[in-house]
Amino acid sequence: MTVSKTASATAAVDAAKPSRAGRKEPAEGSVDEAALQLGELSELLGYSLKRAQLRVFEDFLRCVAPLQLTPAQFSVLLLLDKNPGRNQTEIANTLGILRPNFVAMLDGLESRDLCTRIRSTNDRRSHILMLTDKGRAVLARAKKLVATKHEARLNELLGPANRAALLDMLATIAREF
Amino acid sequence: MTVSKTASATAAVDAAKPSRAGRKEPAEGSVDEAALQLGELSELLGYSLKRAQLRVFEDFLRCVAPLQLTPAQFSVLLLLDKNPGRNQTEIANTLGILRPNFVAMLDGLESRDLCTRIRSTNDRRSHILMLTDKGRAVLARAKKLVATKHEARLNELLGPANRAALLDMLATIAREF
DNA sequence: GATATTCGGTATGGTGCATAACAATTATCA
DNA sequence: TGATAATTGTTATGCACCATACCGAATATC
Repeated sequence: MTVSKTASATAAVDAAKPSRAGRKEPAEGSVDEAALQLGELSELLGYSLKRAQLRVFEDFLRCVAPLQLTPAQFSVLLLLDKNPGRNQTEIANTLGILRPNFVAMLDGLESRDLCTRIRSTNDRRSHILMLTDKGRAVLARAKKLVATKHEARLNELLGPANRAALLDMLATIAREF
Repeated sequence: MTVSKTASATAAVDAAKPSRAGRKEPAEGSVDEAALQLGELSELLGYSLKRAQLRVFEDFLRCVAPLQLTPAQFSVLLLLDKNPGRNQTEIANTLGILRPNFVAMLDGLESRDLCTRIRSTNDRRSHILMLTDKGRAVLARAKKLVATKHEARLNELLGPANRAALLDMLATIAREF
């Protein structure tokens, strides 16, 4: 598997987005003006990791804006579709969401008629979660938007092979670090 | 540049940490028990990106716990060291921190005597930021901890070449996406 | 059948992030 | 010069996310 250089590995990382949008063109006389030195910050993996994550989420929100879905909501719908008949605890645990915080989230999805809570007959404590027809329809449209607008842009930026390698390494970190 | 496989690129991602810690060994009879199907979630870059970021920050906090520094605080100290004589707006902008939110953060660092605000004589509106001696000492110790414990672990997990490729791609996303 | 555990839920607090507004100071320019 | 606009640090405020403790109902354990 080969990874082509997407940028000089030691290139000075650009300034933040606010600074990026608001800074003036570097005047000829200014030496230490404009961009600051990031120094060791550009070698700190967590720094670029967080910056990249913010950008990706930002783009996700924009791409799927017509459907008004956050990344977290999208992940819930995906999980419900692939794992029908599960209860709140199982879904929340899989996504790393604490059960108390999952309640309001489900309230939101259910009030929009995207999913339903059904009292289990086996265990009347638990709520079985199901996608509604509308939920399935919205999920289908969301998947299409994500694939054609969001992920497609990432593919374009990195190239398919790099994108796969990146995903693989991130999954490795999430799993084994 | 070559990237060795750190894991099967299409391997089903493991369950979340809570589920991971709390789930029982898969009983022989249970078919649809235990791990849920992540489905398209494992192909969603933003999902692994966020998961990996949480893990990395978690490890950072643990590694640098003796010094009681968050990733954000560490990044501020690094920037102040490499860019002496800058004011709050410049530092905050570079790090993507909004000026109002930077105030409390600086209050914390200043109350611990890690940095100082100095009224600029050129522009008496602005505060020049400087590391104190203690700030420089803490930063030096933090750098050492991060390098020998935190980043070293990542190097061990991914390998130096993969780690560099990962950093490069993340910086590319943060810069150009 | 008594006790412990699990499930969904409520309440609550901490933290990060975003916007509006303000006094002091400086820049702009008629 | 003097009126107006812009900038700097700051406060206040609200929202979203995250974490913990706790509760009643239901189930599991023994």
